[in-house]
Amino acid sequence: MRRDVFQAIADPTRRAIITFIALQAMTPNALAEHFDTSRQAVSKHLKILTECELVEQTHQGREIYYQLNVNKMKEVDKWLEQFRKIWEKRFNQLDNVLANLKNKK
Amino acid sequence: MRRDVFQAIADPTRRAIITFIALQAMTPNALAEHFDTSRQAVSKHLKILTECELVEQTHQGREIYYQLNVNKMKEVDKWLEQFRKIWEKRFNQLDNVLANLKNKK
DNA sequence: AATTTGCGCAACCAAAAAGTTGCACTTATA
DNA sequence: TATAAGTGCAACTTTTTGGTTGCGCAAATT
Repeated sequence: MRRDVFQAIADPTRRAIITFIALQAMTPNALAEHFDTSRQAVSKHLKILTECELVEQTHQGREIYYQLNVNKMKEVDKWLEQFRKIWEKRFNQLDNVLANLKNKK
Repeated sequence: MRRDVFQAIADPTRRAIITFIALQAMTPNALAEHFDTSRQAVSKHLKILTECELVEQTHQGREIYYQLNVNKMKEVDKWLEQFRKIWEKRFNQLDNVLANLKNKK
């Protein structure tokens, strides 16, 4: 069973869950109210998110609050870095083109 | 069949393909040499990447060169934006803590 | 103490995804 | 013109995934 951040954020429901709990920690039940699926389905998503460490638990009595481990999200950001370099480079090249056009005017 | 960027980058082989062709356009055969899987498997990944517009084709005789559409990658970057705000905020808070410690010294 | 509530876990099912095989089509090459 | 090389596509198989159902357990509530 592969459990990495990229696989975790591939599912749209999980992305929505992540966005929810990024704002504030929530219990599975509270989360499930926002979705069409069952509590168990949400729980399963939370398990996957927990296993890849995108999400952490805080026990409070019989309730379990899930919150985002925002640091883990940086792994995606880090992977994007290589492409960010490319599009910034392209942007600068475009910039040069525009500057040349201006000079020729 | 869901075809979005997040689903596309979920597969490690596809991420590797993306990294390869980010540097230079390549044919399916050339790409397949770098992986353990068959030429057809790579072709299938390329099809998926093409369908979600992460990758574009350039025909050259009987060869087809695939190159990265780096702009599409910005969709992931855009989604990350909401979390980037959070971790920058946390970083600033840490900054304040450090500043306070310094003042009390 | 009995019942309800919040939760995780395991078994099962259907749908989707990843890979393989075989074939057809087009462009080079001998 | 016959053959080889580079590809895509469709059919089939296996694995993975997302969802449901049914359970058990611990913490609240009555």
